[in-house]
Amino acid sequence: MYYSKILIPTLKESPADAEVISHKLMVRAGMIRQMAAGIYSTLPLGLRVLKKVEQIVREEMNRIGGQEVFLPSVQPAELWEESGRWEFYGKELLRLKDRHDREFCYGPTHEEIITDIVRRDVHSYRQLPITLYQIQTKFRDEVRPRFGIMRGREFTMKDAYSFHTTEESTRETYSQMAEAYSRIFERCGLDFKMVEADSGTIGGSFSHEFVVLADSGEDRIGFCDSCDYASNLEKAEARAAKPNSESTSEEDIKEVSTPGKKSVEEVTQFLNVSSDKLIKTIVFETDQGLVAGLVRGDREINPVKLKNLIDCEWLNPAPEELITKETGVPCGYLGPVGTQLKVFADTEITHMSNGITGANKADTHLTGVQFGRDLKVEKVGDLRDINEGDRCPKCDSGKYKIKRGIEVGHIFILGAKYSEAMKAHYLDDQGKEKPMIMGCYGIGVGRTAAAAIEQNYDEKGIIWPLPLAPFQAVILPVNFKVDAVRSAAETIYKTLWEQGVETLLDDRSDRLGVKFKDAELLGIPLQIIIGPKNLDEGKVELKSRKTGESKLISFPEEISTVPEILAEL
RNA sequence: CGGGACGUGGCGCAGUCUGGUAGCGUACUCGACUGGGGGUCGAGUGGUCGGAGGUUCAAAUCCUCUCGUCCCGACCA
Repeated sequence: MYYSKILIPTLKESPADAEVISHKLMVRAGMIRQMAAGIYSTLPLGLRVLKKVEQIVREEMNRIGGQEVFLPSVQPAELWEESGRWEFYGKELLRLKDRHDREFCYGPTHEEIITDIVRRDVHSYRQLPITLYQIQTKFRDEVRPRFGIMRGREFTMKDAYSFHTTEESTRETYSQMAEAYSRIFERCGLDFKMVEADSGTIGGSFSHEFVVLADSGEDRIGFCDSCDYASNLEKAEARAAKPNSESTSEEDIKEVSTPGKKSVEEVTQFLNVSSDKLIKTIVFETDQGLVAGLVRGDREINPVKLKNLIDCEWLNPAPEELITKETGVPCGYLGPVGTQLKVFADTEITHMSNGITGANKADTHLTGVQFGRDLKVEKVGDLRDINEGDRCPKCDSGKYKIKRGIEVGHIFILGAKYSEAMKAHYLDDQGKEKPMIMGCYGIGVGRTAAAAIEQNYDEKGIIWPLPLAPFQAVILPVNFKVDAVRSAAETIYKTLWEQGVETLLDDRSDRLGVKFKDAELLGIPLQIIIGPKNLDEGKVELKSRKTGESKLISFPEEISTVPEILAEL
């Protein structure tokens, strides 16, 4: 590819509305252009990168027996009504009507479609298991798209679905997927972790995320510095609390006046106690009404854990007015003792003695609260957020580390949720009809490319890992008008392509400085600089984008070694 | 959906408070020189100032409405 013939509109300055590095650099490098909030056009250079990711994904999906399909992006409403998600998905689902006023949506995901395909055409246990996947444009009308292509509304995703007769078979494919995903992100040259994850609204019992470590990431993950336990923070288990060994005498429950003291901080200061003596009461609104969650004063409650402990459909922090209206207690003085709310407690609460909590009455708290004696709770479980340095729940020597990351892949075991709702049944070897067991597995293609940038850049621009680079090498003639330089450049260009090295030849009339700046911005791993002086001595210069190191090789003899040199970069 | 900010050539910005012929940098075009790190000089192209309405002799500037985009929060396979 000659630089003058390919559209790579680079910019010296980033657009004002780009915030994260990958967004800025992708725009500056002429890979993408924004069309609307969360909607982007992909230009030639950007597309070359996406195709690289897609190809790696395809190879690994095929390797574990996945079959590629291509499903419609516009989907009929009926299927979504069948699964119940037409109602449930809400505003994030982009709904459309055709000229006959029939309802459709632009697919945010494809469980309904794939389940429909399989129920029509797969009827026997002999045809199972089967894994189908596609690489498709999806649309989710996010409340707030941001971070460029990392969290757009329209995006490219690989989604795979597997169908099975048994849970064991599903787990088998699930673990093959996990391995395939690990290979994919390894091949992309990314530093990532596979972490346990909450399965969210998609349902299902078992799920892992693949998270590329980057400070700009939206996800936070906790992992053990000693064993291999790793989890999304919203699920990261707290180590089981041990009973307090120091024997304290149980005090009687007692009201104390705490006028105007609402927050944990205010109360602890006022009563001169440490915050771990407090029992914090946080109220949530759920489909089962208002509920209260209890954690120690020095902890934060984890809503995802609470939701799972309650086993409710949805859960939101309750607005103050609602709490006051329902309980008659002003905010800040709520407590679990004698409340009519359903109460769920963190395990640590059970080991507290002489706790302090709101008295369900204005300007008053209770002291000397004993779990067994004074508190009635629906259920006890792990409800608190973990902190950096907390002991690992799985091993005895490890401590939690917390890092940020970008979720690039997510795998789920769905169970029979969709197959039951949509009657995707098969006949087993006894001739009995049963619902299929399903798994589903996604990878954000554009997000993976963006994550690669978040992890590989410097002040000059992108530094592509070789497998994702739009070109592996760029030839920079010092002056393309000089015949010797020009013909050497063209010879090298031809030779490299013949050797399978995707090479860009910067044939523009600009000065070398300009070409360097662009080559660096685009992040092409290897620069081949051809100058008249070196050429006179039968040499050309190779320069690594990543290290900035350069060396001379003899021309034309050593040009054939470029593929090896690339492999070592 | 709550809070905040911003819309002026492709990109980055000034001008708005205090109304009076739309500007700067960069990019782009042409010419000359230059040719190992965004080079120099000269000559050019390109903007209904997001849109609609209003006030005024006169609106990028003041008023009203509207659309768009971004940030923080809530939300999120």
